[in-house]
Amino acid sequence: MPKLVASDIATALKKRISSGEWIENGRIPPERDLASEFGVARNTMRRAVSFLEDDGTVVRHVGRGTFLTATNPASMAAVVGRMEGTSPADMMEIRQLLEPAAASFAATNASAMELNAVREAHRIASESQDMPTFEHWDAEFHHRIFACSRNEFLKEIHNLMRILRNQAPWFEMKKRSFSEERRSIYCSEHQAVLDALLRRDPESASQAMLAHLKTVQRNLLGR
Amino acid sequence: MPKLVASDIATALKKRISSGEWIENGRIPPERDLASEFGVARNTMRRAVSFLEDDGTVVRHVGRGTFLTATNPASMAAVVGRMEGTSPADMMEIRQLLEPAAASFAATNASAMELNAVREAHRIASESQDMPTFEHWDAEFHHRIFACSRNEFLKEIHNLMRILRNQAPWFEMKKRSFSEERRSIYCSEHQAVLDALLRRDPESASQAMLAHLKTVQRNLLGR
DNA sequence: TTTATCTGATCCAATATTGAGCCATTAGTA
DNA sequence: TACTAATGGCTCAATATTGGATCAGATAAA
Repeated sequence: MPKLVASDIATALKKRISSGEWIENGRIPPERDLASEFGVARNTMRRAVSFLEDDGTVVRHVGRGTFLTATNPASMAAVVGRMEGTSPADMMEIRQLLEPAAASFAATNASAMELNAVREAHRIASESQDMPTFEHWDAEFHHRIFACSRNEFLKEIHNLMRILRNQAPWFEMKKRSFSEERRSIYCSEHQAVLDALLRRDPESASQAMLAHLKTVQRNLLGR
Repeated sequence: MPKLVASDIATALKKRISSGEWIENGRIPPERDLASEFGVARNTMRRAVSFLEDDGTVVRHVGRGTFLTATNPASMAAVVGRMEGTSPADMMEIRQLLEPAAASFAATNASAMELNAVREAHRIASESQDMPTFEHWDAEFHHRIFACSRNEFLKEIHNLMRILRNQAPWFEMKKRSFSEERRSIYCSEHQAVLDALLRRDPESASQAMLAHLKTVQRNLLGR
Protein backbone atom coordinates (compact mmCIF):
# COMPACT_ATOMS: atom_id res chain seq x y z
CA MET A 1 0.00 0.00 0.00
CA PRO A 2 1.52 3.31 -1.09
CA LYS A 3 2.02 5.87 1.54
CA LEU A 4 -0.23 8.88 1.77
CA VAL A 5 1.88 11.80 0.70
CA ALA A 6 1.41 15.53 0.48
CA SER A 7 0.18 15.54 -3.10
CA ASP A 8 -2.40 12.89 -2.27
CA ILE A 9 -3.61 14.98 0.61
CA ALA A 10 -3.76 18.00 -1.65
CA THR A 11 -6.10 16.27 -4.07
CA ALA A 12 -8.20 15.00 -1.17
CA LEU A 13 -8.49 18.56 0.09
CA LYS A 14 -9.43 19.84 -3.35
CA LYS A 15 -12.12 17.22 -3.56
CA ARG A 16 -13.56 18.31 -0.25
CA ILE A 17 -13.40 21.95 -1.23
CA SER A 18 -15.13 21.41 -4.54
CA SER A 19 -17.79 19.34 -2.80
CA GLY A 20 -18.76 22.47 -0.95
CA GLU A 21 -17.09 21.74 2.34
CA TRP A 22 -15.93 24.82 4.27
CA ILE A 23 -17.68 27.09 1.79
CA GLU A 24 -19.91 28.58 4.48
CA ASN A 25 -17.37 31.09 5.75
CA GLY A 26 -14.66 30.37 3.23
CA ARG A 27 -12.27 29.24 5.88
CA ILE A 28 -10.58 25.89 6.11
CA PRO A 29 -9.47 24.38 9.44
CA PRO A 30 -6.05 25.18 10.93
CA GLU A 31 -3.13 23.18 9.63
CA ARG A 32 -2.66 21.52 13.00
CA ASP A 33 -6.23 20.24 13.03
CA LEU A 34 -6.09 19.00 9.44
CA ALA A 35 -2.79 17.32 10.15
CA SER A 36 -4.18 15.36 13.05
CA GLU A 37 -7.37 14.57 11.13
CA PHE A 38 -5.39 13.09 8.27
CA GLY A 39 -2.97 11.45 10.69
CA VAL A 40 0.02 13.21 9.26
CA ALA A 41 2.72 15.57 10.50
CA ARG A 42 2.00 19.26 10.37
CA ASN A 43 4.90 19.85 8.00
CA THR A 44 3.36 17.45 5.51
CA MET A 45 -0.01 19.13 5.81
CA ARG A 46 1.71 22.45 5.25
CA ARG A 47 3.16 21.12 2.02
CA ALA A 48 -0.24 19.86 0.96
CA VAL A 49 -1.87 23.22 1.64
CA SER A 50 0.99 24.87 -0.21
CA PHE A 51 -0.11 23.05 -3.36
CA LEU A 52 -3.53 24.62 -3.01
CA GLU A 53 -1.92 27.98 -2.38
CA ASP A 54 0.26 27.60 -5.49
CA ASP A 55 -2.68 27.03 -7.80
CA GLY A 56 -4.58 29.86 -6.19
CA THR A 57 -7.27 27.76 -4.57
CA VAL A 58 -6.48 29.22 -1.19
CA VAL A 59 -4.74 32.12 0.56
CA ARG A 60 -3.09 31.98 3.95
CA HIS A 61 -2.81 34.71 6.60
CA VAL A 62 -0.59 34.40 9.62
CA GLY A 63 -2.61 34.48 12.79
CA ARG A 64 -5.93 34.39 10.93
CA GLY A 65 -6.15 31.22 9.02
CA THR A 66 -6.42 29.79 5.51
CA PHE A 67 -9.23 30.92 3.25
CA LEU A 68 -10.77 29.88 -0.02
CA THR A 69 -10.28 32.45 -2.78
CA ALA A 70 -13.45 33.53 -4.53
CA THR A 71 -11.55 35.07 -7.41
CA ASN A 72 -9.89 34.14 -10.66
CA PRO A 73 -8.21 30.79 -10.03
CA ALA A 74 -11.44 29.44 -8.68
CA SER A 75 -13.46 30.50 -11.71
CA MET A 76 -10.75 29.10 -13.93
CA ALA A 77 -10.96 25.85 -12.04
CA ALA A 78 -14.72 25.94 -12.39
CA VAL A 79 -14.41 26.20 -16.17
CA VAL A 80 -12.10 23.23 -16.22
CA GLY A 81 -14.46 21.38 -13.92
CA ARG A 82 -17.38 21.95 -16.27
CA MET A 83 -15.24 20.94 -19.22
CA GLU A 84 -14.76 17.57 -17.58
CA GLY A 85 -18.48 17.12 -17.87
CA THR A 86 -18.85 17.95 -21.54
CA SER A 87 -19.75 15.28 -24.02
CA PRO A 88 -17.37 13.59 -26.45
CA ALA A 89 -19.70 14.64 -29.26
CA ASP A 90 -19.22 18.30 -28.44
CA MET A 91 -15.48 17.90 -28.19
CA MET A 92 -15.22 16.05 -31.49
CA GLU A 93 -17.06 18.92 -33.13
CA ILE A 94 -14.48 21.37 -31.84
CA ARG A 95 -11.57 19.13 -32.75
CA GLN A 96 -12.78 19.32 -36.33
CA LEU A 97 -12.50 23.08 -36.09
CA LEU A 98 -9.08 23.22 -34.47
CA GLU A 99 -7.04 20.27 -35.68
CA PRO A 100 -7.28 20.92 -39.42
CA ALA A 101 -6.16 24.46 -38.68
CA ALA A 102 -3.30 23.14 -36.57
CA ALA A 103 -2.25 20.85 -39.40
CA SER A 104 -2.38 23.76 -41.80
CA PHE A 105 -0.25 25.94 -39.53
CA ALA A 106 2.17 23.06 -39.05
CA ALA A 107 2.59 22.59 -42.78
CA THR A 108 3.82 26.14 -43.15
CA ASN A 109 5.65 26.62 -39.86
CA ALA A 110 7.18 23.32 -38.77
CA SER A 111 10.94 22.85 -38.69
CA ALA A 112 12.48 19.77 -40.25
CA MET A 113 13.25 18.42 -36.79
CA GLU A 114 9.67 18.82 -35.67
CA LEU A 115 8.39 17.03 -38.75
CA ASN A 116 10.78 14.22 -37.98
CA ALA A 117 9.24 13.95 -34.53
CA VAL A 118 5.79 13.71 -36.12
CA ARG A 119 7.00 11.03 -38.51
CA GLU A 120 8.59 9.13 -35.63
CA ALA A 121 5.36 9.10 -33.63
CA HIS A 122 3.52 7.83 -36.69
CA ARG A 123 6.09 5.08 -37.21
CA ILE A 124 5.93 3.84 -33.63
CA ALA A 125 2.13 3.90 -33.65
CA SER A 126 2.09 1.90 -36.87
CA GLU A 127 4.41 -0.72 -35.47
CA SER A 128 2.80 -1.00 -32.06
CA GLN A 129 1.49 -4.37 -31.04
CA ASP A 130 -1.06 -3.61 -28.34
CA MET A 131 -3.88 -1.12 -28.05
CA PRO A 132 -2.53 1.00 -25.16
CA THR A 133 0.74 1.59 -26.98
CA PHE A 134 -1.09 2.50 -30.16
CA GLU A 135 -3.36 4.84 -28.24
CA HIS A 136 -0.37 6.55 -26.72
CA TRP A 137 1.51 7.16 -29.94
CA ASP A 138 -1.64 8.04 -31.80
CA ALA A 139 -2.20 10.80 -29.26
CA GLU A 140 1.45 11.74 -29.52
CA PHE A 141 1.15 12.08 -33.30
CA HIS A 142 -1.64 14.59 -32.94
CA HIS A 143 0.15 16.34 -30.12
CA ARG A 144 3.31 16.82 -32.11
CA ILE A 145 1.39 18.37 -34.96
CA PHE A 146 -0.03 20.94 -32.55
CA ALA A 147 3.47 21.40 -31.20
CA CYS A 148 4.66 22.79 -34.51
CA SER A 149 1.63 24.99 -35.10
CA ARG A 150 3.50 27.97 -33.60
CA ASN A 151 0.42 29.05 -31.70
CA GLU A 152 0.86 28.69 -27.95
CA PHE A 153 -2.79 29.13 -27.15
CA LEU A 154 -3.82 26.48 -29.62
CA LYS A 155 -1.27 24.11 -28.13
CA GLU A 156 -2.67 24.63 -24.66
CA ILE A 157 -6.24 24.07 -25.78
CA HIS A 158 -5.11 20.79 -27.25
CA ASN A 159 -3.35 19.90 -24.00
CA LEU A 160 -6.65 20.44 -22.27
CA MET A 161 -8.50 18.25 -24.73
CA ARG A 162 -5.86 15.60 -24.35
CA ILE A 163 -6.21 15.53 -20.59
CA LEU A 164 -9.98 15.38 -20.85
CA ARG A 165 -9.79 12.54 -23.36
CA ASN A 166 -7.88 10.55 -20.80
CA GLN A 167 -10.79 10.59 -18.45
CA ALA A 168 -14.02 8.87 -17.66
CA PRO A 169 -16.43 8.64 -20.59
CA TRP A 170 -13.71 8.37 -23.21
CA PHE A 171 -12.14 5.22 -21.84
CA GLU A 172 -15.09 2.98 -22.42
CA MET A 173 -15.78 4.52 -25.76
CA LYS A 174 -12.27 4.06 -27.09
CA LYS A 175 -12.12 0.52 -25.83
CA ARG A 176 -15.45 -0.36 -27.41
CA SER A 177 -14.67 1.17 -30.75
CA PHE A 178 -11.18 -0.21 -31.22
CA SER A 179 -10.44 -2.87 -33.77
CA GLU A 180 -7.46 -4.01 -35.79
CA GLU A 181 -9.12 -2.92 -39.00
CA ARG A 182 -9.81 0.55 -37.69
CA ARG A 183 -6.28 0.85 -36.44
CA SER A 184 -4.92 0.29 -39.91
CA ILE A 185 -7.36 2.82 -41.34
CA TYR A 186 -6.18 5.37 -38.79
CA CYS A 187 -2.59 4.63 -39.75
CA SER A 188 -3.15 5.25 -43.43
CA GLU A 189 -5.05 8.44 -42.66
CA HIS A 190 -2.19 9.59 -40.47
CA GLN A 191 0.12 8.81 -43.35
CA ALA A 192 -1.88 11.09 -45.60
CA VAL A 193 -1.62 13.91 -43.08
CA LEU A 194 2.10 13.31 -42.68
CA ASP A 195 2.66 13.30 -46.44
CA ALA A 196 0.89 16.63 -46.78
CA LEU A 197 3.01 18.09 -43.99
CA LEU A 198 6.19 16.87 -45.64
CA ARG A 199 5.06 18.39 -48.93
CA ARG A 200 4.46 21.62 -47.01
CA ASP A 201 0.94 21.70 -48.34
CA PRO A 202 -1.32 23.45 -45.79
CA GLU A 203 -4.53 22.94 -47.71
CA SER A 204 -4.25 19.19 -48.12
CA ALA A 205 -2.87 18.78 -44.60
CA SER A 206 -6.00 20.43 -43.33
CA GLN A 207 -8.24 18.30 -45.52
CA ALA A 208 -6.49 15.07 -44.62
CA MET A 209 -6.81 15.88 -40.93
CA LEU A 210 -10.48 16.70 -41.28
CA ALA A 211 -11.10 13.44 -43.11
CA HIS A 212 -9.32 11.54 -40.35
CA LEU A 213 -11.33 13.23 -37.60
CA LYS A 214 -14.56 12.42 -39.37
CA THR A 215 -13.54 8.76 -39.39
CA VAL A 216 -12.73 8.91 -35.70
CA GLN A 217 -16.02 10.60 -34.97
CA ARG A 218 -17.93 7.97 -36.90
CA ASN A 219 -16.17 5.16 -35.07
CA LEU A 220 -16.55 6.70 -31.67
CA LEU A 221 -20.07 8.02 -31.83
CA GLY A 222 -21.74 6.30 -34.74
CA ARG A 223 -23.13 8.45 -37.48
CA MET B 1 1.14 -21.28 -16.80
CA PRO B 2 3.51 -19.12 -18.80
CA LYS B 3 5.89 -17.09 -16.79
CA LEU B 4 5.06 -13.45 -16.36
CA VAL B 5 7.80 -11.51 -18.04
CA ALA B 6 8.53 -7.82 -17.91
CA SER B 7 6.84 -6.95 -21.17
CA ASP B 8 3.70 -8.83 -20.13
CA ILE B 9 3.62 -6.89 -16.93
CA ALA B 10 4.17 -3.68 -18.87
CA THR B 11 1.08 -4.31 -20.99
CA ALA B 12 -0.86 -5.31 -17.90
CA LEU B 13 0.12 -2.04 -16.30
CA LYS B 14 -0.85 -0.12 -19.40
CA LYS B 15 -4.21 -1.79 -19.39
CA ARG B 16 -4.77 -0.80 -15.80
CA ILE B 17 -3.67 2.74 -16.49
CA SER B 18 -5.92 3.10 -19.49
CA SER B 19 -8.82 1.65 -17.52
CA GLY B 20 -8.59 4.69 -15.33
CA GLU B 21 -6.70 3.25 -12.42
CA TRP B 22 -4.50 5.74 -10.61
CA ILE B 23 -5.68 8.72 -12.65
CA GLU B 24 -7.00 10.47 -9.57
CA ASN B 25 -3.71 11.95 -8.54
CA GLY B 26 -1.52 10.58 -11.29
CA ARG B 27 0.71 8.57 -9.03
CA ILE B 28 1.28 4.87 -9.43
CA PRO B 29 2.37 2.67 -6.50
CA PRO B 30 6.06 2.21 -5.67
CA GLU B 31 7.94 -0.43 -7.60
CA ARG B 32 8.38 -2.52 -4.49
CA ASP B 33 4.63 -2.64 -3.91
CA LEU B 34 3.83 -3.42 -7.54
CA ALA B 35 6.49 -6.11 -7.54
CA SER B 36 4.98 -7.87 -4.57
CA GLU B 37 1.46 -7.41 -5.93
CA PHE B 38 2.41 -9.07 -9.21
CA GLY B 39 4.47 -11.66 -7.36
CA VAL B 40 7.61 -10.76 -9.19
CA ALA B 41 11.08 -9.52 -8.31
CA ARG B 42 11.60 -5.83 -8.04
CA ASN B 43 14.14 -5.88 -10.83
CA THR B 44 11.57 -7.34 -13.18
CA MET B 45 9.03 -4.73 -12.18
CA ARG B 46 11.66 -2.10 -12.77
CA ARG B 47 12.14 -3.36 -16.30
CA ALA B 48 8.39 -3.37 -16.81
CA VAL B 49 8.03 0.19 -15.59
CA SER B 50 10.96 1.13 -17.78
CA PHE B 51 8.89 0.16 -20.82
CA LEU B 52 6.22 2.61 -19.72
CA GLU B 53 8.89 5.21 -19.18
CA ASP B 54 10.25 4.65 -22.70
CA ASP B 55 6.71 5.04 -23.97
CA GLY B 56 6.44 8.33 -22.24
CA THR B 57 3.45 6.96 -20.37
CA VAL B 58 5.14 7.64 -17.10
CA VAL B 59 7.96 9.64 -15.50
CA ARG B 60 9.99 8.57 -12.49
CA HIS B 61 11.53 10.70 -9.75
CA VAL B 62 13.92 9.32 -7.19
CA GLY B 63 12.48 9.68 -3.73
CA ARG B 64 9.11 10.85 -4.99
CA GLY B 65 7.58 8.12 -7.04
CA THR B 66 6.35 7.32 -10.54
CA PHE B 67 3.73 9.51 -12.16
CA LEU B 68 1.44 9.35 -15.16
CA THR B 69 2.37 11.99 -17.70
CA ALA B 70 -0.88 12.48 -19.57
CA THR B 71 -3.22 13.02 -16.71
CA ASN B 72 -1.98 14.26 -13.43
CA PRO B 73 -3.67 16.93 -11.39
CA ALA B 74 -0.81 19.35 -11.72
CA SER B 75 -0.85 19.15 -15.50
CA MET B 76 -4.34 20.61 -15.63
CA ALA B 77 -3.28 23.53 -13.46
CA ALA B 78 -0.13 23.88 -15.54
CA VAL B 79 -2.15 24.18 -18.75
CA VAL B 80 -4.22 26.96 -17.27
CA GLY B 81 -1.08 28.62 -15.94
CA ARG B 82 0.60 28.56 -19.33
CA MET B 83 -2.54 29.87 -21.01
CA GLU B 84 -2.26 32.99 -18.87
CA GLY B 85 1.05 33.61 -20.57
CA THR B 86 -0.03 33.25 -24.18
CA SER B 87 -0.01 36.24 -26.46
CA PRO B 88 -3.06 38.19 -27.62
CA ALA B 89 -1.94 37.54 -31.19
CA ASP B 90 -2.18 33.78 -30.69
CA MET B 91 -5.53 34.06 -29.04
CA MET B 92 -6.96 36.30 -31.75
CA GLU B 93 -5.92 33.70 -34.30
CA ILE B 94 -7.92 31.06 -32.46
CA ARG B 95 -10.90 33.33 -31.95
CA GLN B 96 -11.07 33.61 -35.72
CA LEU B 97 -11.34 29.85 -35.86
CA LEU B 98 -13.93 29.41 -33.14
CA GLU B 99 -16.20 32.42 -33.14
CA PRO B 100 -17.34 32.22 -36.77
CA ALA B 101 -18.19 28.60 -36.10
CA ALA B 102 -20.05 29.58 -32.94
CA ALA B 103 -22.03 32.15 -34.90
CA SER B 104 -22.81 29.56 -37.52
CA PHE B 105 -24.02 27.07 -34.90
CA ALA B 106 -26.03 29.81 -33.25
CA ALA B 107 -27.78 30.69 -36.48
CA THR B 108 -29.12 27.17 -36.81
CA ASN B 109 -29.64 26.27 -33.14
CA ALA B 110 -30.63 29.36 -31.19
CA SER B 111 -34.07 29.72 -29.70
CA ALA B 112 -36.01 32.92 -30.23
CA MET B 113 -35.46 33.84 -26.60
CA GLU B 114 -31.73 33.39 -26.90
CA LEU B 115 -31.61 35.56 -29.99
CA ASN B 116 -33.51 38.21 -28.08
CA ALA B 117 -30.81 38.10 -25.42
CA VAL B 118 -28.17 38.64 -28.10
CA ARG B 119 -30.10 41.53 -29.55
CA GLU B 120 -30.52 43.04 -26.09
CA ALA B 121 -26.79 42.92 -25.42
CA HIS B 122 -26.15 44.57 -28.76
CA ARG B 123 -28.68 47.31 -28.00
CA ILE B 124 -27.22 48.16 -24.59
CA ALA B 125 -23.69 48.17 -26.00
CA SER B 126 -24.77 50.52 -28.79
CA GLU B 127 -26.39 52.92 -26.37
CA SER B 128 -23.63 52.84 -23.77
CA GLN B 129 -21.97 56.15 -22.96
CA ASP B 130 -18.65 55.10 -21.43
CA MET B 131 -15.99 52.64 -22.40
CA PRO B 132 -16.30 50.19 -19.45
CA THR B 133 -20.01 49.77 -20.07
CA PHE B 134 -19.43 49.24 -23.76
CA GLU B 135 -16.65 46.73 -23.04
CA HIS B 136 -18.95 44.80 -20.77
CA TRP B 137 -21.86 44.53 -23.17
CA ASP B 138 -19.57 43.93 -26.11
CA ALA B 139 -18.20 40.90 -24.28
CA GLU B 140 -21.71 39.92 -23.31
CA PHE B 141 -22.81 40.04 -26.96
CA HIS B 142 -20.11 37.56 -27.93
CA HIS B 143 -20.78 35.45 -24.88
CA ARG B 144 -24.46 35.12 -25.65
CA ILE B 145 -23.71 33.97 -29.16
CA PHE B 146 -21.57 31.19 -27.77
CA ALA B 147 -24.35 30.47 -25.29
CA CYS B 148 -26.68 29.46 -28.10
CA SER B 149 -24.13 27.42 -30.03
CA ARG B 150 -25.41 24.27 -28.31
CA ASN B 151 -21.87 23.05 -27.78
CA GLU B 152 -20.90 22.95 -24.12
CA PHE B 153 -17.23 22.48 -24.79
CA LEU B 154 -17.11 25.46 -27.12
CA LYS B 155 -18.86 27.55 -24.50
CA GLU B 156 -16.30 26.64 -21.89
CA ILE B 157 -13.39 27.44 -24.17
CA HIS B 158 -14.92 30.83 -24.65
CA ASN B 159 -15.32 31.25 -20.90
CA LEU B 160 -11.62 30.54 -20.63
CA MET B 161 -10.77 33.11 -23.28
CA ARG B 162 -13.01 35.61 -21.57
CA ILE B 163 -11.25 35.18 -18.24
CA LEU B 164 -7.86 35.51 -19.90
CA ARG B 165 -8.93 38.64 -21.75
CA ASN B 166 -9.73 40.25 -18.41
CA GLN B 167 -6.15 40.04 -17.35
CA ALA B 168 -2.93 41.95 -17.58
CA PRO B 169 -1.78 42.53 -21.16
CA TRP B 170 -5.27 42.83 -22.60
CA PHE B 171 -6.39 45.65 -20.38
CA GLU B 172 -3.77 48.11 -21.53
CA MET B 173 -4.19 47.06 -25.11
CA LYS B 174 -7.92 47.55 -25.13
CA LYS B 175 -7.63 50.94 -23.46
CA ARG B 176 -5.00 52.09 -25.93
CA SER B 177 -6.91 50.97 -28.99
CA PHE B 178 -10.31 52.31 -28.04
CA SER B 179 -11.85 55.24 -29.84
CA GLU B 180 -15.34 56.54 -30.50
CA GLU B 181 -14.99 55.87 -34.20
CA ARG B 182 -13.93 52.29 -33.65
CA ARG B 183 -16.81 51.77 -31.26
CA SER B 184 -19.31 52.70 -33.92
CA ILE B 185 -17.59 50.40 -36.40
CA TYR B 186 -17.84 47.53 -33.92
CA CYS B 187 -21.50 48.29 -33.42
CA SER B 188 -22.33 48.13 -37.12
CA GLU B 189 -20.36 44.91 -37.47
CA HIS B 190 -22.24 43.45 -34.53
CA GLN B 191 -25.41 44.52 -36.25
CA ALA B 192 -24.42 42.55 -39.34
CA VAL B 193 -23.82 39.46 -37.23
CA LEU B 194 -27.11 39.90 -35.46
CA ASP B 195 -28.99 40.34 -38.72
CA ALA B 196 -27.53 37.12 -40.09
CA LEU B 197 -28.52 35.29 -36.91
CA LEU B 198 -32.07 36.62 -37.14
CA ARG B 199 -32.22 35.55 -40.78
CA ARG B 200 -31.04 32.10 -39.61
CA ASP B 201 -28.25 32.28 -42.13
CA PRO B 202 -25.24 30.31 -40.81
CA GLU B 203 -22.96 31.15 -43.69
CA SER B 204 -23.28 34.91 -43.50
CA ALA B 205 -23.28 34.86 -39.70
CA SER B 206 -19.94 33.14 -39.88
CA GLN B 207 -18.61 35.59 -42.44
CA ALA B 208 -19.85 38.64 -40.57
CA MET B 209 -18.23 37.41 -37.39
CA LEU B 210 -14.95 36.73 -39.15
CA ALA B 211 -14.97 40.20 -40.66
CA HIS B 212 -15.60 41.70 -37.23
CA LEU B 213 -12.76 39.76 -35.63
CA LYS B 214 -10.38 40.87 -38.34
CA THR B 215 -11.25 44.47 -37.53
CA VAL B 216 -10.67 43.84 -33.84
CA GLN B 217 -7.36 42.15 -34.57
CA ARG B 218 -6.24 45.06 -36.72
CA ASN B 219 -7.16 47.58 -34.04
CA LEU B 220 -5.58 45.64 -31.22
CA LEU B 221 -2.40 44.46 -32.82
CA GLY B 222 -1.88 46.58 -35.89
CA ARG B 223 -1.57 44.86 -39.21
C1' DT C 1 26.25 -24.69 -24.79
C1' DT C 2 24.93 -20.13 -25.18
C1' DT C 3 21.97 -16.48 -24.45
C1' DA C 4 18.55 -14.03 -22.30
C1' DT C 5 15.67 -13.35 -18.44
C1' DC C 6 14.14 -13.60 -13.79
C1' DT C 7 15.40 -13.82 -8.83
C1' DG C 8 17.00 -12.21 -4.54
C1' DA C 9 19.95 -9.34 -2.31
C1' DT C 10 22.58 -5.22 -1.22
C1' DC C 11 24.00 -0.57 -1.41
C1' DC C 12 23.43 4.25 -3.11
C1' DA C 13 21.31 8.88 -3.98
C1' DA C 14 17.40 11.80 -4.02
C1' DT C 15 13.42 13.15 -1.84
C1' DA C 16 9.78 13.11 1.73
C1' DT C 17 7.95 12.69 6.32
C1' DT C 18 8.35 13.16 11.11
C1' DG C 19 8.46 15.49 15.40
C1' DA C 20 9.94 19.17 17.81
C1' DG C 21 10.66 23.86 18.75
C1' DC C 22 10.52 28.87 18.11
C1' DC C 23 8.88 33.12 15.82
C1' DA C 24 5.49 36.80 14.00
C1' DT C 25 0.98 38.20 13.33
C1' DT C 26 -3.78 38.37 14.55
C1' DA C 27 -7.96 38.28 17.40
C1' DG C 28 -10.07 38.24 21.54
C1' DT C 29 -10.23 39.36 26.48
C1' DA C 30 -9.26 41.13 31.00
C1' DT D 1 -3.35 48.74 27.25
C1' DA D 2 -1.46 44.29 28.31
C1' DC D 3 -2.01 39.54 28.22
C1' DT D 4 -3.23 35.15 26.11
C1' DA D 5 -4.48 31.88 22.75
C1' DA D 6 -4.61 30.62 18.03
C1' DT D 7 -2.53 30.49 13.69
C1' DG D 8 0.63 30.40 9.82
C1' DG D 9 5.97 30.76 8.73
C1' DC D 10 10.14 28.58 9.40
C1' DT D 11 14.16 25.60 10.69
C1' DC D 12 16.50 21.33 12.02
C1' DA D 13 17.97 16.58 12.74
C1' DA D 14 16.46 11.95 12.49
C1' DT D 15 14.09 8.55 9.97
C1' DA D 16 11.55 6.58 6.04
C1' DT D 17 10.43 6.02 1.35
C1' DT D 18 11.66 5.55 -3.37
C1' DG D 19 13.94 5.03 -7.72
C1' DG D 20 18.93 3.79 -9.58
C1' DA D 21 22.35 0.45 -10.00
C1' DT D 22 24.95 -3.79 -9.62
C1' DC D 23 25.95 -8.67 -8.77
C1' DA D 24 25.79 -13.78 -8.35
C1' DG D 25 22.89 -17.55 -9.03
C1' DA D 26 18.78 -20.03 -11.08
C1' DT D 27 15.86 -21.05 -15.01
C1' DA D 28 14.37 -21.52 -19.58
C1' DA D 29 14.68 -21.18 -24.47
C1' DA D 30 17.41 -21.27 -28.85
